[in-house]
Order: sequence, then C-alpha cells, then structure tokens
Amino acid sequence: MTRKITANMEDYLEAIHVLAQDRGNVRVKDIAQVLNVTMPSVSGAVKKMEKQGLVSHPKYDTIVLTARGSVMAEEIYRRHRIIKSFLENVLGLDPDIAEQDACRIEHNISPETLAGLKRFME
Amino acid sequence: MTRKITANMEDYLEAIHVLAQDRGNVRVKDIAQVLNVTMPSVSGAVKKMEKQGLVSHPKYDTIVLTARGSVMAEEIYRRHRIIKSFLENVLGLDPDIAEQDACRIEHNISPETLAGLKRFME
DNA sequence: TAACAATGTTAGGCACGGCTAATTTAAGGA
DNA sequence: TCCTTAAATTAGCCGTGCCTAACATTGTTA
Repeated sequence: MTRKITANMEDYLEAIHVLAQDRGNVRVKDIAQVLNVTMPSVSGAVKKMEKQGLVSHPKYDTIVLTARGSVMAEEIYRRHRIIKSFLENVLGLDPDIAEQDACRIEHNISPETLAGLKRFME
Repeated sequence: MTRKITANMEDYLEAIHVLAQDRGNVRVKDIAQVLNVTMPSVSGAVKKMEKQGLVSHPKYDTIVLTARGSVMAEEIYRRHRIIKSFLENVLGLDPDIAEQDACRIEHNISPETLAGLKRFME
C-alpha cells in the first residue's frame, strides 16, 4: 500500500516539510529555491505528488502535506537528522558537509544501518 | 578533465572491474547478471562508456577497462570496501545488508565522510 | 558444413526529471 | 478600475536508463 517513492520525490517531500515548519506556508517558488530547480520542475513534481496523495495543492495556491505525506516526510527527515548527527558528532565532520552528505545518503540507507548509527550514538 | 559520471555508470564500471578480477574476461551477459538488468541495457551503457574512454569493446567481444576506466573503477571499489567494512565491523551489521548499503551509499559520499569512516576504523 | 543455441546489437518505447519559452492567474498600485 | 508584475502553469524538448521485440553474429555440434 505504501507506494514506493523516488529519491527525488523524497527530496520534495522533505523540502515541503521543512519549509512548512520554518515559514508556515509553502509556495512553488520556495521549493524551487530550496532544491535549486526551476518552478516548472516543482509544478510537475507537486502534481505527481498530489496524484499519489502526498500533498494538497489548489491551483496557484500554497502547498500542504496530507496526513500520509506528512508521515512520510517526517520519516525522511528523521533519517536525515540521524545521519547528519552521526557525521557531525561521531565522525567530527564540518556541519555543512555533514548536511550535504546526509541529504544524499538519507535516500539510500537501510533501516538496519540507520538503527546501527543510532545505537552507536547512545 | 575527469568528466563526471552518473551513479549508474559507476555501477557498471565497478561490476566490470570485479568481474575482471574474478573471472578474467567480461561479457555483456555477465554484467547483465550481476547488475540484474537486461543485455540491451548493458549494450547501451557500455557503448556510452566507450565514448567516454572508460572501456574498450569490439563488437560481440569481451569488455576491457581502459587505464582511465580502471583508475575510476578502483576508486569506486575502494569506497565500496571502506563503507562495507565500516558497516560490518563497526556497526556490526549483517554482511549482506552491509554489502547492499555500501553499493548504494558509495555513489553519494563525500571524500571527507569517507576519510572520517576510515579514520574511525583505525 | 549446415543448423541451432547462445550471445550481442538495434530499434523503438516508456517513465523520470530536468530545462526554456509562452501563457495564465492573482495581487497590488496608479 | 485597469494595468503591471510576480507567481504559477502548460507545452514541448532533452538526456538517462530501463524494457521488449526483432535481428545479427558467433561458435558448437550433428
């Protein structure tokens, strides 16, 4: 039932989640800025996510995560935080690099490895 | 000069490298088997890699890495081994899972993080 | 040597995800 | 109210990388 989602869509989902927390409402333009893509790219991605029931987006309006989208976004962001924290606090990496790497690794890590990282930090 | 390469091409390069070490000569079929794709997919990928000067591949013949391809493949495989070793020996993960995760993470990790992992294991 | 099996390639199509250019809508100011 | 501008959308294109179906080549074997 939980349809698989691409790494790209995970990025969009996460960006929306973070923007919503920071600024309240989320527009196509904001996402484009954060993800460093053009607005048409965001439009297309959001449309796809809407079909998958992850966001709600009335035309020309702001974008809101559905319950399901929210759950997924939080899960992705949770992975992100764990990975970043590990890189920063355990490996002692520069926060910017830790952030960058977390962004990419978060899409490709198994629950087991994630649990391993977490265990390690306690 | 070192043209950037996609994660997918890295997989192909690595597979060829490993196959060459294991069995000596490498055929389209072998790569297809290892990467779990069809032969036409391999044909296309190999053609692209040939254009980039990474492999040599006479029609209907075996595939051989060029010097440049070899250097890149070894570098990728080195990353792979470090990551796998970390997951297995430091985090104590199952070797199969460590292998799987290494395969995916190796394409998305910065030199800094890699160095961090390595440092950690000494 | 002729035919068959295995291997490889080509042709053509699909999904993803990016882009630019052109159009549409919404919102604010004269 | 009308007009300008910012934001968003649509249309259309491109590259990547996968697939199936059809064709070509190689090598083996009867």
